[in-house]
Amino acid sequence: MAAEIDLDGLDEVLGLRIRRAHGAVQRHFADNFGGLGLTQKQISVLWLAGANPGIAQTDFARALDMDRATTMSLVHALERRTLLARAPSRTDRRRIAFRLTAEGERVLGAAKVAIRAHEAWLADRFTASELTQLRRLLARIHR
Amino acid sequence: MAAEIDLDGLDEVLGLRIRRAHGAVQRHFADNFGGLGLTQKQISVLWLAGANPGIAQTDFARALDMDRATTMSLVHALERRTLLARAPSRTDRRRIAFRLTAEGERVLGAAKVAIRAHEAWLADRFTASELTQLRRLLARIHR
DNA sequence: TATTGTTATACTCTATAACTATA
DNA sequence: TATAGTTATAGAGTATAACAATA
Repeated sequence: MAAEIDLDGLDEVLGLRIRRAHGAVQRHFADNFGGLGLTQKQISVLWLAGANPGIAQTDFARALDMDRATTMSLVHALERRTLLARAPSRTDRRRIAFRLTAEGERVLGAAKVAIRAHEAWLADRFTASELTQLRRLLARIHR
Repeated sequence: MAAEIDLDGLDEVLGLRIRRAHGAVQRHFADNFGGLGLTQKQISVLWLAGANPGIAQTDFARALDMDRATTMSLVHALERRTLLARAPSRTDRRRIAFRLTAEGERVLGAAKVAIRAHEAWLADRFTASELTQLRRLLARIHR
């Protein structure tokens, strides 16, 4: 009994298209790589810590477009699992320098494999030039 | 002290681009049209109810790509505010037919104005053909 | 005065599992 | 057996407000 629903132009609303694409991406990652026990957001934090030893919370926040309080909860969860460790900054005593633990390094390696597979699933539906175009257009949408 | 953060290719990850675009859109809507007291998702439900009197929860779920439980909480919130009303379906006693209340009609009208302004903010950074292209590409990302 | 980290709190969205009623 | 609605529950993400320590 799939009644024919009139979308009444709702499918033209770009905000909704973005929301649905986002949902689909989230769902696919959770369904296929949930076993890692890490979300894409958490992986992003580990990724940045791996490439930038000594990085501070405000750097995570800026790079990933997050509130400081949001950053805290993410960082906290990763510290609780001993993937991320902290030490006071030498140059600015307000800051805290984060780095990956040995286990964090290992887990990040596995996570990058998952991200690669997930991105392949996503990219498969586009040509190379469509992919470039999509990245370019999405990059224009920011706060 | 904006340390130069090495993104290490993280900005190439399409999933992250989509997430950040989604976040920016959410934020802009909340900041500029939060006064309505409605989220874009809630507006989508009202929108569909307005165009499809007698619509059922499963129709909302299918059209907006939601779980049934998720749909419930959305519908419930809108019923509590008497924007949406229910009546048993005549043809299938499992289903419930939803329709907008008079207040729901009025609120949806105001919400559509907000959505239009919000979409203009979003669309302003693209040419007409880029917009078409972006919609087309995003539509390919689904569950 | 501004920045960094922190805590408390709250809301939206999402989903799973188990249940009832109806088809 | 399958579908529609429901409830309980949980987790991720987001954000505001207020505060202490440091710059």
